[in-house]
Amino acid sequence: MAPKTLKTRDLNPKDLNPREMKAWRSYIIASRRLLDALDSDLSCHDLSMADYEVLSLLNDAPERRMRMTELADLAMVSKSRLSHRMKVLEKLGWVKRMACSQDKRGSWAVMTDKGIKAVIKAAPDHVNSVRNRLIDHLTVKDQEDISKIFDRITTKLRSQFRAEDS
Amino acid sequence: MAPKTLKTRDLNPKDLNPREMKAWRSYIIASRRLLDALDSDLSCHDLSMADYEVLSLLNDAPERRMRMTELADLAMVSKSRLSHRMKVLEKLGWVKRMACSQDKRGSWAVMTDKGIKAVIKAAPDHVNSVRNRLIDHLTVKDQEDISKIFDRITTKLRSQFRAEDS
DNA sequence: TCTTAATAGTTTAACTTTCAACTATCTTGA
DNA sequence: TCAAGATAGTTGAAAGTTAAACTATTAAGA
Repeated sequence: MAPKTLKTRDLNPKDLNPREMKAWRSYIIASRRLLDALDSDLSCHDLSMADYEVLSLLNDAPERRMRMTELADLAMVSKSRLSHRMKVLEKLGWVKRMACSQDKRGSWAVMTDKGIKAVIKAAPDHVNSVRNRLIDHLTVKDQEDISKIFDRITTKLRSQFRAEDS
Repeated sequence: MAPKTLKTRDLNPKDLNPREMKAWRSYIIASRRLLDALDSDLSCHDLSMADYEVLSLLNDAPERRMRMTELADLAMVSKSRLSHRMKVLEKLGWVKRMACSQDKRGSWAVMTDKGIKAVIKAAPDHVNSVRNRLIDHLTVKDQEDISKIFDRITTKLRSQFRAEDS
């Protein structure tokens, strides 16, 4: 006997079972909230998580500079997006771009002193934010589990990406 | 003796220890990739995760309709954003808006037959996507751990939100 | 060497999201 | 009953993001 209304969850024969569904929902809901909270915690420094990541990578790079493509890859944003953000960060005086003599197509993204100050100012607050919003609510065991699980997911996603890409 | 260069990770006295840092990095990197993959898997149905969530919530609601504010809350998007998306989804013919007789300020977001077809078409692919990208790489124990951990995070975030809000 | 393909990065336009302002209606309490 | 404030939802402008086209340069192979 067919059910009166067909719900989204009834549509698929290979549906998630309740335990799987619960894991997925718990993960996605918490993650949405968490990322929102982290972004909002950074907003008082006029930074988004993505911009913070860019500046932080740059700050930790040798000579505090990095080629655009490498920076985009590490920050996991498109080259186009990085280019747009750099324009904004440059206008704020936090980074500058310098010609690359080895490869005349390329350019270096370079941190300015003002940019260094901005990261130094934001970093402790951001770390505290990660603590307060996430880390402090995890046991040591939780932390180890999360590392293991999500490293595995990253590995799988990377190999799927390679497979699809070729 | 001061270090020669001050890295981002050196700036904070209450820094994350290596295990905490590892958990955070593993989580955030995997999540970025995962959400990208899930979104890209949906793109062949002309849907983003956010739009899918809206349509799916609507599809599962009584009479396949919901008040805008409730829908925005459940989908975890701003009312403004929902309003803009509804305009797009309405143009696609997937939803329509109807006046609310009980409260003349309000309006119902209502699924159309075309919208129902669109979700029914997208749902199995999305579920498979969640499987292939995440669930199938988790043991039963992992799933249970994730549910527990992220439910806890959501609870904490909610109570922090309430505390900050008031 | 030449010519073709690949790479580095930017730009434009279309689209999406955010933020604040706004209209309209409802609720509350004097 | 009526003024003041709260709530529902939309709007317009600014800011952010994406996708594709584009320039300039380098690399690779006949």
